[in-house]
Amino acid sequence: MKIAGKISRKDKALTTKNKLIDIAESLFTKHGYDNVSVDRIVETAGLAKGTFYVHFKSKDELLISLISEYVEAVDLDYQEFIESFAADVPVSEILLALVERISTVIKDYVGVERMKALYKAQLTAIYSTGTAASDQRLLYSTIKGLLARGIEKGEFATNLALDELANHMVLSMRGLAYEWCIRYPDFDLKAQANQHFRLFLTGILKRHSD
Amino acid sequence: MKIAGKISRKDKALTTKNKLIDIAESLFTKHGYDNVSVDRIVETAGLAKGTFYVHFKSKDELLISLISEYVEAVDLDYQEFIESFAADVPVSEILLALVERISTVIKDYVGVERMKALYKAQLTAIYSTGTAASDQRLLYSTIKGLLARGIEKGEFATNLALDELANHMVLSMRGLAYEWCIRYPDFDLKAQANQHFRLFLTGILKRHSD
DNA sequence: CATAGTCACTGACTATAGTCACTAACCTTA
DNA sequence: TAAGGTTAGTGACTATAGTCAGTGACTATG
Repeated sequence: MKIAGKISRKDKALTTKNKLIDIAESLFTKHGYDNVSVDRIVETAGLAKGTFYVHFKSKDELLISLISEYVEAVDLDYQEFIESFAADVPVSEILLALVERISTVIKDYVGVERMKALYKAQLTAIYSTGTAASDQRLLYSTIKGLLARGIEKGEFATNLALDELANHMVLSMRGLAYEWCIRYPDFDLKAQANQHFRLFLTGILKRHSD
Repeated sequence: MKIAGKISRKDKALTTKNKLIDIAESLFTKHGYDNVSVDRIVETAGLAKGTFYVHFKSKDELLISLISEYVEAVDLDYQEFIESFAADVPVSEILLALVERISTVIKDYVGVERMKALYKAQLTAIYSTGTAASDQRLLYSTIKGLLARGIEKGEFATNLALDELANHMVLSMRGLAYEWCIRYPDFDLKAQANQHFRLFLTGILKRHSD
């Protein structure tokens, strides 16, 4: 039973976990993920190494949770961003603007280092709902909503389910970001993403009306 | 100077390197990349650990060179595959068939384990022409040729340069493969790749002639 | 052919992620 | 409130990638 004025075991654990998260985040930001060892994190926190593994399954898992947290906040921003457009703006234009915004966030706010670390971590992690799904879920439904609007307005036509279509978009964005990571700095994410999604919109098959 | 009947230092080095490659390959195949340590490779080869690093910059580099070798062979097969189609087969159909073949190769011949390891290695490697570029070069020009044929035949229309267009295709394929890796086994690479490239062909914008 | 230099090879060493048996403080319940 | 259980926290340990100063056999050159 929790007693007022006395910190419970659970609260203490949470405090410890948050301490680790805060310290890790600042160290990662200052020195880069690969240059910060778990030893260093726990040393800075004044804790034993084992404590780290009480709270996180791995160093990668910590990173994923750090970034996921951030991504969640950013995804909310995307939602707002979309809603800020006037109703008469073509949905395809909004989609391209969204893609540009995502590119900017990845490029300028997350950065290569963290993106690389994230992708590596995702590849290492055992697939669970917490991995690929959760850090994209909000963006995913945002895009789904946008596509629905495009179809509703008679702007888009597709024989795929909205789920599937949104999936392809998210997958493409990730593919672009991955490419950016491995070709950095010789790959202009914003420009390439724009081109890529334009392709998605128009296709390359010659149109009968052309 | 090389003396007949006597192995030169260079030849000996090459023999050692090939020995390491052969042993590593068989161990990787038998136990998986992550379950084979460099220690084990050199122990099996009867060499010192340092020797490994004389010949390879890292364990990842060895894997990349192993897979690149394989990919080069497979890319030749893709080229032949494309040439095997009759001239009157629509290029879009050939493209989809190629995508299916690539999916099958990745899925059944390379396998998740190796793909994951490859992508991780690519993310770790410092970007050089040898990394992302070389292991896709043949496929890249194959696709480029295919697209050129499509345009020539009046089947495709695009305002992008062929280079760029081919790049987007390869990038998409990689994005799909990446997604497959992190969602394995809940992601049907072949089906998703087909859907994805159909999108590329047709786009989602409503056509005027519809 | 002697001498200096090169280079494949060595293995002990470092750095680092992750494990696990253990401790002690807290919590539940009889 | 005493006893037994639970769990945050510990730190020495393992496993493994990668390093580096050193060695000696081969090789080029005078």
